Amino acid sequence: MAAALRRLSGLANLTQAEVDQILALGPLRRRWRAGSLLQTGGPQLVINGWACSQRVLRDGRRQIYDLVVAGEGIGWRSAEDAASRRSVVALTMVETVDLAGLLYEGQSGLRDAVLASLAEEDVRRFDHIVRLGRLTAYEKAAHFVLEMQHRLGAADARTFPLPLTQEVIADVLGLSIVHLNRVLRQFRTANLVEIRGGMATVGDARALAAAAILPVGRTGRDVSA
Amino acid sequence: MAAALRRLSGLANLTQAEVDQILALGPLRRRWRAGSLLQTGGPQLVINGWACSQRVLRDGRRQIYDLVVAGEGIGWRSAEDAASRRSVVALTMVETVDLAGLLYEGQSGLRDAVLASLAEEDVRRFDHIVRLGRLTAYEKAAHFVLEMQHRLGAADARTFPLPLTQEVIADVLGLSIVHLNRVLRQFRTANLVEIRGGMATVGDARALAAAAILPVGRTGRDVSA
DNA sequence: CGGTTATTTGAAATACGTCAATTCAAGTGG
DNA sequence: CCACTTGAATTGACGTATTTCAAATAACCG
Repeated sequence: MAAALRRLSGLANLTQAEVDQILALGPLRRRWRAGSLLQTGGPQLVINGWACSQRVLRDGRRQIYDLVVAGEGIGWRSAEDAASRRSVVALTMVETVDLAGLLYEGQSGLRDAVLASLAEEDVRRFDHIVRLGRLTAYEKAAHFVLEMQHRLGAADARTFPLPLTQEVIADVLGLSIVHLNRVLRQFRTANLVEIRGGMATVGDARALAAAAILPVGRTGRDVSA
Repeated sequence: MAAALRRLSGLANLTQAEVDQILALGPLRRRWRAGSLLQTGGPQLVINGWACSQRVLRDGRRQIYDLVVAGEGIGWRSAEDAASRRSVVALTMVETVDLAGLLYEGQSGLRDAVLASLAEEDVRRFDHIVRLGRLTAYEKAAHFVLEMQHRLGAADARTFPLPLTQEVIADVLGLSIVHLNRVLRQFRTANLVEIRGGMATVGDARALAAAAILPVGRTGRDVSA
């Protein structure tokens, strides 16, 4: 729950009352096992765990559209989900709470925060496209690590949680597991970053950012590529 | 103008009055030369020509996010444009009309049609992601041709306009020009489709669809990959 | 501990990119 | 109508990134 609150606070200013409101939702949570399909009959807030939105092709190839972390919403755009054949799958145990009531409520910092996270998601998708289309495997992996670090509010932290299998990361980046594994070994050898035991530990942050090519922590002010 | 009207009519039902309204916009058009950056100080409707939204990296690599054809809108989401470092560039001579007034007007079939095209764009972006991440060059090219055919309302036509250089198509698909050229030669040899002189001519439509892997003409009803 | 799943490594195949040159198509000016 | 230019399409030869296949650890979990 702490992670969810941190993510939400980074997206909009929440009053103490709103924080209490979220905490009060605790008893209503729904739990999903790792691997299960998150059937959202309406807008939900993830308060715990990791998930991903994805599409699977008939022959088994999978492309992950985006990850979902605590403090982010799912099920807010069911029409688009259906049209894009997008489904949301739990990667770890996941807890959500139903925010259907919030959708039409007059004023709500909580809703604003979730909507802000959805807007961030839209923007991130463009980075994702460039990453898939024009970056090398090495650049893709570096950019991904920085994107997650930034997203988790760990921009300055040397270490942050990243409880993802290499298979998941490979399916985000459009790479084979084996090749991703080799790239990560390069990172380890060069002391850029090490991912182990569900944790990422950044070594040479500057070199990592250089490898990522695309800027990650955007302020909306910078113009360069 | 005819192309724009056809595209719009495919997106929403337009009354005769609304068609007249669009035609009346004729005198207000702005013209852009091929290659120029479309500086949209507000929502515009493309009524003629082809453009693309793209991002260029410092080292010159380019990824095209999407094409823009007559009857589609640009400049409707300037915040997202800026955040994603997205710019719109004319690929041919382009004509647009300003629709700023329409944005806040009470009821307008024209605005509904443009908003529908923006929603289609959002959905298409997910196909784009899967295409970039998980399809082979051969599959990418086949899917792209079918997507354009569908989008131009030429689903049943053996031939339709596609005035794009191979460089542009390569930058859509995240391929090198040379490799795309070889794939297109394969298509020509196998009689799947031929692109020449700004026109695409489909030979074996069934084989082309099979090569594309991803379904294109979506009804919202089918579930399969 | 035992069984399962994830990671790691090697060797080989292949898809795709780069470099460089040639051909082709479409003006443009004489 | 014909050089001449320019940009696009095409092709060959070659290099490299990435995938595939297969097997060997290593980490996790009940």
